[in-house]
Amino acid sequence: MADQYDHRSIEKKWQEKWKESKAFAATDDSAKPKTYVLDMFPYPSGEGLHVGHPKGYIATDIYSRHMRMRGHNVLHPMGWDAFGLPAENYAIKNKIHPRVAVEQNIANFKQQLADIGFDYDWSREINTTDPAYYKWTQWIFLQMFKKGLAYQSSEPINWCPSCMTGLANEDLDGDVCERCGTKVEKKRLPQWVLKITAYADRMLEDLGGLQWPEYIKEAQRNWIGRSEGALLKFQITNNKSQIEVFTTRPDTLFGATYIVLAPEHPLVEEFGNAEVKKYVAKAQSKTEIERGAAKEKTGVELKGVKAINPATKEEIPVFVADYVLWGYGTGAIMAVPAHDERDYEFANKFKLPIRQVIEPTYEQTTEPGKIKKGEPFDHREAIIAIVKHWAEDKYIALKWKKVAWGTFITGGIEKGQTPEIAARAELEEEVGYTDAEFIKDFGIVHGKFYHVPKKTNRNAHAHVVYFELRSDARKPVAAEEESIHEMLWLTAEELKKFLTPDTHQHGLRWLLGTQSIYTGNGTLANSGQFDRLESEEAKKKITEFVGGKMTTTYKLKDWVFSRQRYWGEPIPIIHCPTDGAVAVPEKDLPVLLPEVTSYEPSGTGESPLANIQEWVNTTCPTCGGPAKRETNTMPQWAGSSWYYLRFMDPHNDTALVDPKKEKYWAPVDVYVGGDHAVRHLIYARFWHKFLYDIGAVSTTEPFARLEFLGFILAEDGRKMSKRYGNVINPQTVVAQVGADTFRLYEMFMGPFENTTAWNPASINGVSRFVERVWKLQDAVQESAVPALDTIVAQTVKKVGDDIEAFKFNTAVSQMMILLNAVEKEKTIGKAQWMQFLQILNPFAPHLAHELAERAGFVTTDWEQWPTYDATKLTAAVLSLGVQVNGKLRGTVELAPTASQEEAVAAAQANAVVAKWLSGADITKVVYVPGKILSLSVKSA
RNA sequence: GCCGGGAUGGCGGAAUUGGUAGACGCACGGGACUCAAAAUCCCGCGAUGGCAACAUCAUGAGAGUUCGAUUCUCUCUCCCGGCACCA
Repeated sequence: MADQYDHRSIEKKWQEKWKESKAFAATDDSAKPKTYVLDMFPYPSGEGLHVGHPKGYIATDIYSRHMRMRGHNVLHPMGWDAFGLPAENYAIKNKIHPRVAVEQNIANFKQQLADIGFDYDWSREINTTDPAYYKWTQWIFLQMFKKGLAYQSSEPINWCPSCMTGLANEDLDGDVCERCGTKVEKKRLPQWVLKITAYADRMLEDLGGLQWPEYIKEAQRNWIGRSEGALLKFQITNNKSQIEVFTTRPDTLFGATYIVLAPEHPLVEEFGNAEVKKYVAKAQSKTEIERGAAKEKTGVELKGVKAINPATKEEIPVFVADYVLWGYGTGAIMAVPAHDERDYEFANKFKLPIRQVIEPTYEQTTEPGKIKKGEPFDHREAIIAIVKHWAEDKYIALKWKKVAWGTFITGGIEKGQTPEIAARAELEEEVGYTDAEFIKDFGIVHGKFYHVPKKTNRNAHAHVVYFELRSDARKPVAAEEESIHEMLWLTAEELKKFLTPDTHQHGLRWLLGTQSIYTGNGTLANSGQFDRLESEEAKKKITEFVGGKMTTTYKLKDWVFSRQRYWGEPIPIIHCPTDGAVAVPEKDLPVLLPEVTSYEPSGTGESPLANIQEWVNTTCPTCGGPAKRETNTMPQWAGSSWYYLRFMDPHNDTALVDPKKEKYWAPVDVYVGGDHAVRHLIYARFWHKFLYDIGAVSTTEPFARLEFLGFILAEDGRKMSKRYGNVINPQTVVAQVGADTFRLYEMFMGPFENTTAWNPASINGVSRFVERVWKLQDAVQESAVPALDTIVAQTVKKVGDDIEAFKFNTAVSQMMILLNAVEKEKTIGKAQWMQFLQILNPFAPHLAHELAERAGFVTTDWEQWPTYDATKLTAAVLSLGVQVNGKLRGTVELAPTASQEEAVAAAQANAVVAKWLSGADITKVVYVPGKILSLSVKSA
């Protein structure tokens, strides 16, 4: 009998062995294929790790151990992202120097990680606050400075009065500081800014080739916020200057009936009277969020100024309103109330003219009538007649007999006819009614579809006209007409479901008054020579016509990169009275963060470094005269924007990474993490692309595949937090149930990407699994057990596939299924046992190693990924479901190789199936070997 | 409002080139062992009816395609995430 499983001593034993043998060190010059597996490195906070943090680390540990077993040279490193506000705030609060606090916290984190038995290559450990590391963070900044991508600006920035520092847009949660929840203010401060917008297009384009979760890619696209449009100039009547607007809809220019400027627009100050100035002052006291939350549009006219619509040459008024944002586009818009919701709302309030210039246009995208691509269109003037019953609230509808269509009365307009006359003719011809009163012409709607009988693409320009019958007076209808469609009387509700073409649905909404203003692309009207052009084409032509230019804008803003705080990388710039901002020579890097006793923020908008005279005062590298150092520091995101490169070559003193090593290891094959990811990923991709452009790295993207993890909540369903007192320390759990049980449990909780609550009761399940596997070593026999062949092969395949796909929960489940099968057989062959331990090893390495050693397996043998016999994946006899008329009526034991005749015979021999077959003829047999036998019967 | 993802037993969740829904685990119920308890082992466990054999219903709701739908199509409801007066 095996002794009791003592996880404490066994885990300690193997962790020490791995440490001594440097089992997980990656080599840089291996002939093996490489795999780079990376965790988002942690911020070593004072709170330490809770059980949620290691979830991703367990996954990468399993993945990398498994890849190593498959013969890969695996890089799986760990490091510390230790600069930034939280570490500094923690230090201030606990009256301890940030450097000391960081050291203590790292030591704590490392011990917590060690207990779980991870395979990190600690010889490559990095720390962003280490001068040997941040030397290269500063170096990257200097390269950007030299290329003009790091520049100084004094635009107003977000200022957190509590953290006493400027923040980037990305650091905000709405209009509050994401760190402390304080509402941010706008403050004008000299800032260093990185030109991330120069990379916006490339960051967008390259997303396509990445193996990332769709929602992360989508978040990146949202954040970049690219939009294509045109810049158009409007001349001002009493002045030589012009107003430039950005619009995505230059095709609506003929409908632009006024101009709106953002309150911050320079012309506002130039022309504004007292009333305008009052409005501007009020608008500026509000944050952008408050402006957005306003229920009603506000604004004020800029009296005495008119603009000229360059298309219509009309003079139009100019307004100031805070629904136009200074930070986007040109801070000025042309307002087209007929085709924009916001402009429409504003125009209604201020009684401004609304001019329709786009007519709705629909394309049929489904059969019948789906447009044939590439074929030309014929154009036809047409009518859609809505005809109301003489007494009831019902309308004439036509149900088409040859195609599955439902429509109103519809037809063409002959030469010389008005829409009304054409509609009356169709009414009489198609359904015979003669006593109709014309009520209204709603307008034109365009429908593009494939005309099936005429075999051509057609664009029908249909007037939607409305009639009410006065009586049921009716002429006979030709038989030919009756064969085409059937007439129905339907209510508006019924029509909503009945009408097939979008154009007819649009007409119905006009009738009911539920059609709001049309904001889609369409066909131009009231636009001079551009009438009947479609939006896409008109955009270019109208822009050209008025001398504007097509352009692209982004929501993404350049990255505000200065922080007025102590605990960050000093920005390596020297300000010289004669030479301006000068780069610190590369040989002088790193610019060390000075040791100080007081590092609290000054709050004046100046960094605490500004007070250290002996550090600030220096000489200009260019002219040698007296000069001052830049005193702002970099944001927390700086160090984490390139750390994955440093792991490839962590001790290099002459380059950020040796090109040979970079070429071997790049890119990161699997990157695993959660939280904060949109920003980190945008910044890292930006820096990476820059480094690619200057030849420092060889790939255009840093992370080929990204796996995002779901968090672990506390038992109470809330986030784990000191505040709620619901934090569970992994060390406590490991001490109780062992590292392997802990690892298996976190992987078995559910899909990796799901957020799930911690459930101690569920740990029992995996704990039992570990105990039962341990006991199995007594059941091992020399010869293989044939009854286990199939399940062993299936398990080896599935566990391997599942690890690759990050489906760890089903991998664990499959191993449990194998265990159940072995216990049922009461024994397992030695070779089969080895395979079991091989696939278990990445999940429960301590247990697997101990059992392998006790079984006498040789390391070089068992520490590789097992192969399986593909011919054994399918059992010789399977249970096959038998359906009769689509319902399962029984199962039969059958070889998957059996013929249809054999299958039907077996089914007929089954008593329950036979009952359902008796007295009936089999009319159809569908047999999918190994899957299903489906019989259709009809009673005789 | 727009975009992305989702909804399956008491619970976490399985099952997708459409093929026996509920794997695996937890919890729960019954039994064995024990003086007793824990641990362990065995049996049961979607709902309804039935002693049972079995039947009917069931994967958010409703339609459709199909021999067959958790899986595909359409409409709708709700939940999570991102963006949001972005012109």
